[in-house]
Amino acid sequence: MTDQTGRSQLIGVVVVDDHAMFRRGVRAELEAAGAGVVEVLAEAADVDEAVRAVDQHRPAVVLLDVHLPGGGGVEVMRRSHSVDTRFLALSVSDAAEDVIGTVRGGARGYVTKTITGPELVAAIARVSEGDAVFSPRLAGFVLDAFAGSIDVAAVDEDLDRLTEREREVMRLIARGYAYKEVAKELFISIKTVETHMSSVLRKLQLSSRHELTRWASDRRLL
Amino acid sequence: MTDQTGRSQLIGVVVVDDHAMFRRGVRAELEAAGAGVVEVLAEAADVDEAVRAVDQHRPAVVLLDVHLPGGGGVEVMRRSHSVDTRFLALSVSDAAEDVIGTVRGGARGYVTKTITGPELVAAIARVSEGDAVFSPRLAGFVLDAFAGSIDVAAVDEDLDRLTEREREVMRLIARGYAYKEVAKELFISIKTVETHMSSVLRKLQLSSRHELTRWASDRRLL
DNA sequence: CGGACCATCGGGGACGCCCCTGATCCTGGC
DNA sequence: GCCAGGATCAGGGGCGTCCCCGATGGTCCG
Repeated sequence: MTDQTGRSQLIGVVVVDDHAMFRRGVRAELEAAGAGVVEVLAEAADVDEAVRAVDQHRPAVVLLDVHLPGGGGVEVMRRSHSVDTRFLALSVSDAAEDVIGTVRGGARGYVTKTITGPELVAAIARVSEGDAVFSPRLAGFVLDAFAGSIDVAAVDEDLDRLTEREREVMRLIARGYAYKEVAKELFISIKTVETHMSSVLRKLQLSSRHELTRWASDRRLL
Repeated sequence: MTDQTGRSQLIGVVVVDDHAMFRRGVRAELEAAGAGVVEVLAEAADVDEAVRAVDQHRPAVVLLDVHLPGGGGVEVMRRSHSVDTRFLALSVSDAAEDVIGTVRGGARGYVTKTITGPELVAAIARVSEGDAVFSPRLAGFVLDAFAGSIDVAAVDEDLDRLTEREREVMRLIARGYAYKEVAKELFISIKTVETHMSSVLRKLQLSSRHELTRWASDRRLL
């Protein structure tokens, strides 16, 4: 992953940002603090340029601006084909939606532009080895989005109104079982399944098995 | 969040680990390196003890062993009621499943037992302020689990076989729209919707709209 | 120009989903 | 003992889903 020919192979980097001044600054910092470690292969100022640069140079790491003309940094990750390239977001924004959106898009790290040169070099090195690099504050957003989205209390309140049998039927229906299959699985008749489903939908105030699927999926009951 | 009465309020900590020797070591380190910053309120050796200790002392931070008799650290988080308590996993294990499981369970951080005293004090301080604390290597697991579950290449391969119109119909059906509603939305007849759906199911090798819903949901296309 | 592919639509059929009424049996509580 | 609620089942109806058959017109390409 790190090298094949020897020990101290340079880490190829592509810098993507729509401000030429900022790209110049990053390049200068990397050449000063990262001499012998990283090598800037190319720069890009928008999505199209970035995709071309990445596909051509196949860098180990892409420093990626989040707010980029032509679709944002996410669009670059979506359209690039280089499989052994890692993306490190480098943004002024520390907004939760930017961080989460970028991570969902496939970024392996997210640092703000307040970072120093040596810190950036260290971050690049870690990302190129497959680690993720986040400031603790930003990682918090990601973890909230990851673990947070369940309201246990609300689930229980609704769920408690269902009887045991109704919950069994509900679970199978939400998984995509047909009434016939549920009946066979639970050793009861289709008509009984229909009765239970009718109760489930009424109690949960839903109107179809499709809504039930989404309801259960939102609550991670599958 | 940090204090009400003054500036330098101590951060209350409960230490949960089934090895007395280790708890003693942590306590000693915290009293040495964390003097004036953290205060160990209680210790616990299993899940039941831990839940009682947390509910009684309502600490700002719980140092939580992952492999704990009686259900593991996750069980402690599940059964505790103290809402302003943050959990910091402290484990020998750096296995991905442990890290991810613990984060899913609600932990705000995860450090290994190779950590030094001062580092641990710093981690506790950050967690108590709401930040997440992860070593870069461990954060990588979490981010993989978060963003990774999508195989972009595979999606494109399947998705590219669909025509533009088929994708539109597919998206609406996967969201739970009835054929009739899709028809109205796209200004076409129900019969045309049926035709497109037939193609979608055939091309994606699915057999019902329910499977399609799960297929799309697995790929976050909703 | 003919063939491939796409989008559009129709008829008809088998079966699934959802609701209605109505029924039996059992269990637990007042 | 009666009443409530839960689990079981039946018949029948309206509509949704998914398939079969077929058709027309458009575009693009060799």
